Amino acid sequence: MGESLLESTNSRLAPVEVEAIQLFVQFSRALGQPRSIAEIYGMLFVSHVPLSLDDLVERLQLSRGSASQGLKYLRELGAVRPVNRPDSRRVHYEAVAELRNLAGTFLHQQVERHLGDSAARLEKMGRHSQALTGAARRHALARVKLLQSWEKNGRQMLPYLLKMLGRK
Amino acid sequence: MGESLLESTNSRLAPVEVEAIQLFVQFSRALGQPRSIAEIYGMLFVSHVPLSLDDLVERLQLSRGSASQGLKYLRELGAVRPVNRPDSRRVHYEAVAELRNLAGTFLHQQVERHLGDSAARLEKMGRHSQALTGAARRHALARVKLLQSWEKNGRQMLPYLLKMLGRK
DNA sequence: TTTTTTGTTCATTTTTATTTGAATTAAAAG
DNA sequence: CTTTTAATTCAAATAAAAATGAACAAAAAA
Repeated sequence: MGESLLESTNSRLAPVEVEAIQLFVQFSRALGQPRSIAEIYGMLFVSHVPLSLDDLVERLQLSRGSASQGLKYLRELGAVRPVNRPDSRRVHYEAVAELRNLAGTFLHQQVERHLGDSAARLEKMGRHSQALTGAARRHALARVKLLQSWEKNGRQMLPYLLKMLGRK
Repeated sequence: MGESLLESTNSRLAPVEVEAIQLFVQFSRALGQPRSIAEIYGMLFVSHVPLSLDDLVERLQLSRGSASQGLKYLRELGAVRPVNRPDSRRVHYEAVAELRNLAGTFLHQQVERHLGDSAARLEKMGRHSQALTGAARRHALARVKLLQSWEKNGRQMLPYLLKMLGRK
């Protein structure tokens, strides 16, 4: 088992770096994202110079597989940007620090992935409710209506929220 | 391995119920909450009559342990409310359907849990940055400043967001 | 009181998510 | 063309999260 980032004596990483990485790891837990991805972003965020995959592997002590997958994810999210350096064959990366794009893309991605077909499901629910009778039916129909209004509110609020996140 | 809620023939649950539960399960995944908790809330949400722990255990085919823990969580969140019925010793529950309180409490809880001490961490980061020199130092200090502005924006936005969602 | 019913806790098991690293592909250098 | 270096993929290993259920507690009924 490898040395933890938490250890107080870590010759690979400066104290600021450890703190910054920790901060992003903590934040990633709130968003339910894997630790390694947060570590990679945190490392690139504090580094004053772009880093290659191998740099990350060495400094964060993670596998090439993790580093590769993590960078792929962050690249697709737009949280990280490849930098070509004429002096090296390796692709180097730097963190994109514009909160607006980052948060917006992330939110959009999450919502699409998890809530894409909720409208269809609600419609289906409505049809099934018709099969019931009496109080159960009345209640089910009222619930579907309520959910539909929640869904509508959510969809209305989302662009507004995204805009709010975009304020510098 | 137990029968899944997804199965088309399910004599325990009506089709509307299956759909509603699925909707909440899907939603819970977006929020990173356990499936069983979403199932319980979904079940109570569609039910036109309050249900006891044992009702939930039977209809959702989950263990008493899960049901108990799930109800505890939902009770503390304020998503579910105990109903005393004079005809039964068992506590029955009904879903609280006010999105405002629910979302607000949830958000507040998550933020406190995950981001509580970020300010302290940033201060520490600032101190560590002083130990660096040259470009690394300048970059680290700029990053700390940026993070502090993110944190400030976040904290400023939170009460506003909570207010939008209806919590104090 | 003792018994029965209801509900909770928590160590263990099960399930799910993440990480690893060997095999593979890609592409530049020789 | 062959060798070397860089990067990715994916099946297997590992770690983390959630569910289970037996043991326990609390409180009403007998």
